Amino acid sequence: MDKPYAAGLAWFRRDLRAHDQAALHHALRHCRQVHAAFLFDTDILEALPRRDRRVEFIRESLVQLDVALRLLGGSPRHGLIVVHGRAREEIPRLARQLGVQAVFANHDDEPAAIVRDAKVRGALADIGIALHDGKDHVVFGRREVLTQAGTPYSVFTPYKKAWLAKVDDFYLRAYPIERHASALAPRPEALACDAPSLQDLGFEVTNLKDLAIPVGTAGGKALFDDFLQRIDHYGSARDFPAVKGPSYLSVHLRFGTVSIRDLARQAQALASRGNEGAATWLGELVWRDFYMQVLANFPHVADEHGQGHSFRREYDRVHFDHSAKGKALFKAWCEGRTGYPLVDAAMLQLNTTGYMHNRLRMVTASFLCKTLGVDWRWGERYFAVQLNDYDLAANNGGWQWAASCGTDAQPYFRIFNPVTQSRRFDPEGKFITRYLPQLAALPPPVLHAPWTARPVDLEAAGFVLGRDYPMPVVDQDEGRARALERYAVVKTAKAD
DNA sequence: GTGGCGTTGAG
DNA sequence: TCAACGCCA
Repeated sequence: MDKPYAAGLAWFRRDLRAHDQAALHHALRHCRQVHAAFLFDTDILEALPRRDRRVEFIRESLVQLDVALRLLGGSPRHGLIVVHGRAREEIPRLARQLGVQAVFANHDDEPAAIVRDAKVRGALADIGIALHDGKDHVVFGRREVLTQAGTPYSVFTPYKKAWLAKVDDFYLRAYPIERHASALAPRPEALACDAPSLQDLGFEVTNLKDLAIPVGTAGGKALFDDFLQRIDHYGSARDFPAVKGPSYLSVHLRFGTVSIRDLARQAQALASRGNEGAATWLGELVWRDFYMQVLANFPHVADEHGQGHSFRREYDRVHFDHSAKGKALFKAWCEGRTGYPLVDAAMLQLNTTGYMHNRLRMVTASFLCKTLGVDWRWGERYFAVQLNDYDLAANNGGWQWAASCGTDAQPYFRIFNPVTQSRRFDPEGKFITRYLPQLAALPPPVLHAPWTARPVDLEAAGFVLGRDYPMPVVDQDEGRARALERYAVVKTAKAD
């Protein structure tokens, strides 16, 4: 094939793998010489806490990406170029330095990424270099799955039906890399250096290693192999936070250290042979595509800072508690001291590991914006800082679902009862006591609601409410009643 | 010349 | 999955 470009740059962002990678594939197909680079973007890094597991995850994953590229290129000189700075300055500078005619990247539909890419595209155009971007992170994105009327879906179930009807082997095929790898170019001597250390980037080491979170493509593969052993039981195991039910691949999907096509292809193959667990899990991957296309097609749900409007605009009229009292309740929620054990254990899991079980994301979100009456955007923002797997589209979709203001949201009068959820999904308190060991002193029936314990039981356990564990910050029934009042405005607002 | 087969690209 | 293409019997 005639290649239009003598030299090109594959710009890695949230796709840190050297197999089944669309931008790398397109670069190799269209350029005789291909360089590969990752940018530590100071516009993103500056806003992060100095201890951030995600920065460490990325750094460790880049080491593996570097090795993979050297193997593909066939020499130690074919490593990844790593730069540090602002995208709109560093990418054009690097492109010029390398003498490329085109830069290849994968679509990123987050508002800040859209702004960044527009600026980079403009700066590259000024020096006569093209920016090509395409789909990689999803099976179907943007406007690929549409209703009969040609509009994007805003309800999940028909979206999923259309998704499953459209998907076939072609859409789940890997973008071939190896076949074209001879186009990989050795790295200029001036740009040869190891990935910067966390210290170089201005960050500190986190507890990522202590948590034994597997990183990079090796970690992603190990987790997927492990998950395939128990995928049959996914449907029944996934709701219980004390059980190893989930795949734990979300962080790898976030940073592209696994390929969505790989995962979906294998899930689809198992599902088509009657594996119900695989079918349920494939549905979760469809949810991911769903929320990505919601963000792409309804950008009012999130602005550049990840703080957006309700998908259903009339819900922006719900008045949340922005007072000092609301702020205090929010702080108690963040710190895991609401007095509701399942909520608090979940928040402690988030704070100490950067992960939270999906069922608990629903429970804690509902508790914050319904029972406590705190603005769902505050919770969204907190999750954005804490979650290793934070993805704007999924996080925003989940919060708007919990707050009843999103696509396909639960009705506003559906309010989770954290005690009922606790009894149902952590009956013996196994998850709760992992993070709140002091509650192990209480018998399981009252462990879910310590304030209901009889004084004689507390005394027998040597347990003092308010000392060993907080009293509830609000009464669930009162919080529920206030939420119904708060949300009542949408009934009158619907007309306009 | 043509039909059968394997390879490739498309996203 | 489907279509296009090159190769060769």
